[in-house]
Amino acid sequence: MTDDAELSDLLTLRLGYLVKHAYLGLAALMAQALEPYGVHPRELGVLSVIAADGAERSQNELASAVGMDRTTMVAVIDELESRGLVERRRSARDRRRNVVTLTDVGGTCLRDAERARAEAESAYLAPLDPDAARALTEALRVLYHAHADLRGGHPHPLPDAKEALRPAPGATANGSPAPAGPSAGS
Amino acid sequence: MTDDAELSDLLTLRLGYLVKHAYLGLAALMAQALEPYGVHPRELGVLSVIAADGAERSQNELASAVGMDRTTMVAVIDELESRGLVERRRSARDRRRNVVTLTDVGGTCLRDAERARAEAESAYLAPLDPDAARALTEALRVLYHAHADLRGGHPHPLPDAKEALRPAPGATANGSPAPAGPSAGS
DNA sequence: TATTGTTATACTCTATAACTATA
DNA sequence: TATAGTTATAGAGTATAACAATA
Repeated sequence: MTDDAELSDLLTLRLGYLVKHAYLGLAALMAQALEPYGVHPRELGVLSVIAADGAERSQNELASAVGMDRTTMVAVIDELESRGLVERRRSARDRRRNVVTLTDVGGTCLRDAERARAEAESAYLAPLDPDAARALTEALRVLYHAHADLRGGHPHPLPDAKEALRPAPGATANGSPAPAGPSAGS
Repeated sequence: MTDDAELSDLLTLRLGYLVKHAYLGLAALMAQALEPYGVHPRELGVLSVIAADGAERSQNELASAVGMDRTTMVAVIDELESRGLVERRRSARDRRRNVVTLTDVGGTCLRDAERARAEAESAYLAPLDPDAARALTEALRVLYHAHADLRGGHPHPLPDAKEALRPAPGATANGSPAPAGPSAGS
């Protein structure tokens, strides 16, 4: 029926195969790029969300914002806290909540790791001409929003900063940057 | 710094996040679409490779062709064989090799499941206009081939059909189809 | 000595259930 | 009663090491 050359490309015709290996390849590249900074891709995503938000978020809110389970978030925060990148403290208004804030070290780590992430993404997209790269990311973004149902509406929502306490008086005085380019998160 | 709306879209700017969720979403959709046929996406990929190849392949060759470990392939073939979709038999020329062939039932299952796969892919890409969908798949294909190093050269190769015995005289008399569209495999 | 299939094992990621302390 | 954090547990998916049969 088909010769070897065609057989070799057979799976390349499958969207699922391509998407899976795009994911695996980028994840591997990203993990490697972030290794010098001691953070895993999903940890960087969490740091970014903490830094980008003016309000002080609980673990629960962070979890749903990043699209991970709250039980998984416990381990992630444990790890980040043990490395001194974030701090956990009980909310005064609702003692059930753990408010997570970035430390100075965490802010520096975030900034450096974000740069590495952006570079890794650029390297990954390098084989494509700029138009193709833009078309790819835009298509992925459209599909992401169109297929929210496949995620069970998981990520995003993020409740309206009700308990917004502002970046906390003097507790978290660090110049945490607002990440710019696209990259690997959760 | 940023309000909630921007925060919600923060991760959407990350390529890794988008690719990961594209993978998860499509995988979920595909698993659901194939469920009526009793095959998992990766099993369908294996069935396709078996059917598309004129030569009779060993488990080892199938594994590397699909990009999975040979120990994983054992379990996959176990499962497919227990459902009567494929047959395993020792090669006469090299008694170490297990030659895997499709049964009639397997051929029928493959044909039906392939149709379901193509439909699921279409549904997944539906939010995009045809040009954008084409651009997406083409970009993924370029990246796949460009970043073979990130996979450790895993998939493809598939040795030159040395032990090709032809579709086996009367053993595997089924009208197995050659899959057409793009879809989910390994 | 190298290779194929196999088994057992382990590791990652993630989700579920249940407990506690608060509300 | 409901929610946040936590813990323990279990399930995918996959990779590594070792073994038997064969080359």
